[in-house]
Amino acid sequence: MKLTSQAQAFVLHFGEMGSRWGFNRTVGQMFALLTIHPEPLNADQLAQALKISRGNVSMGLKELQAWRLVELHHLPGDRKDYFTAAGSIWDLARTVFEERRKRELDPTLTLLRQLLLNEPQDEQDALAQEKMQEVYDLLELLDQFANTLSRLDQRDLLKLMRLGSGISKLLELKGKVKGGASKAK
Amino acid sequence: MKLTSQAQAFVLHFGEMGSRWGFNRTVGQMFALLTIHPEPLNADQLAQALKISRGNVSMGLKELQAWRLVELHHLPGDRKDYFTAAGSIWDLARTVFEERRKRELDPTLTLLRQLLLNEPQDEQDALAQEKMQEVYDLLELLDQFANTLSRLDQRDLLKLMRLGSGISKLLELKGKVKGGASKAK
DNA sequence: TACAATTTTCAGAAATTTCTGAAAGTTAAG
DNA sequence: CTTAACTTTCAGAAATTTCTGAAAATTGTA
Repeated sequence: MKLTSQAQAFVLHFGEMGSRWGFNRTVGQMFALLTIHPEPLNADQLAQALKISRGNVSMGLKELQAWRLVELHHLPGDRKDYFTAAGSIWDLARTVFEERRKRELDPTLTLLRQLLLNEPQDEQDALAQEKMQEVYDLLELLDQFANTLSRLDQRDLLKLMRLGSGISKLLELKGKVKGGASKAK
Repeated sequence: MKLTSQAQAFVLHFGEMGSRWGFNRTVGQMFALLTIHPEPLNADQLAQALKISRGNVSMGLKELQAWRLVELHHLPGDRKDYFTAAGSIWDLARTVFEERRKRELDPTLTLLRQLLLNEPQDEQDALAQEKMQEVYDLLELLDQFANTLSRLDQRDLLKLMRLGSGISKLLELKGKVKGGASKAK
């Protein structure tokens, strides 16, 4: 397990970016390495390639499993656990997207729902609640939209993402053509 | 500056979530407080309300300004700097979205562009580069899409986000009606 | 069951991030 | 220019997160 300088740079960068993407440096590195490495890797190989402790690898793999980003494999005649990235790049991106939606939106939605149940006690409270309601409505919409996007199949997702400013035109079209798709069929 | 228990809970939660959203606890708290508080607040008021040091407030405000999330105001006859959240909830969300796109995607795109310029030295390198190209293509597309979304005006954005599974139908419609919007006009 | 291979756990160490508060810097007003 | 009001800076302290490595737990095999 020697990394080419290419792979090295890729892996180190994903380590740096890790924290911005929701995991820590070594988890980011492990994910990157499993993503570009065509063969399954076991914990010792990961530890050796990334120069981190065996225990750290174990914790990192646990985390990557919680994110559903890795897959466990077994090689015949070998008792070690081997891991690969779970699916294609698109699959991985989708999974990261879904997990982040869960972690970044759901807790806040839950809290806001609770807070909005309370009767405001005074003027200041009422104003604050108005804002909270706005925040809630927006995050709720965003959450649903994110959900919709992650359910789209890859063809539609590609189509949508490639529309560019054509989106406006399509939305306009929707308004004009009454009945939407049924008419077009 | 006394916070109602509602506001308190909201502010503390945004503090906790802060790290997931790209800033630290106190920056998250400051942002939350400025968002629900109708009046501009000065640094001393923030420090007092959040029970943090004056220096920390100064650093936090600097960060919020870097994110373009706060606006500076001056009250007549008062030399202190007063801050409010920069715009409506939608404005704020859009800004956070844009800033995060910049911070989470751009550095990686830059690195991948560089790495992909190198000629692969061997088989392993070539395979790794294929993967990197896939990652690049996906992130590039995502980046452009995020850009498109943040340029949409609020009406279109709302329309789009409310489509739900209707998105597929609309995309299908696009395929059927040749010429897109121009036809519908 | 016994054992060796492997993985997981977790207390403490190390690294990193955040925070404080005093000092330095800036700015407006007289 | 001087002063007072205010803001920023930043070295070190505190808090938090991450990492290590040895011990405990688990698992497959004979």
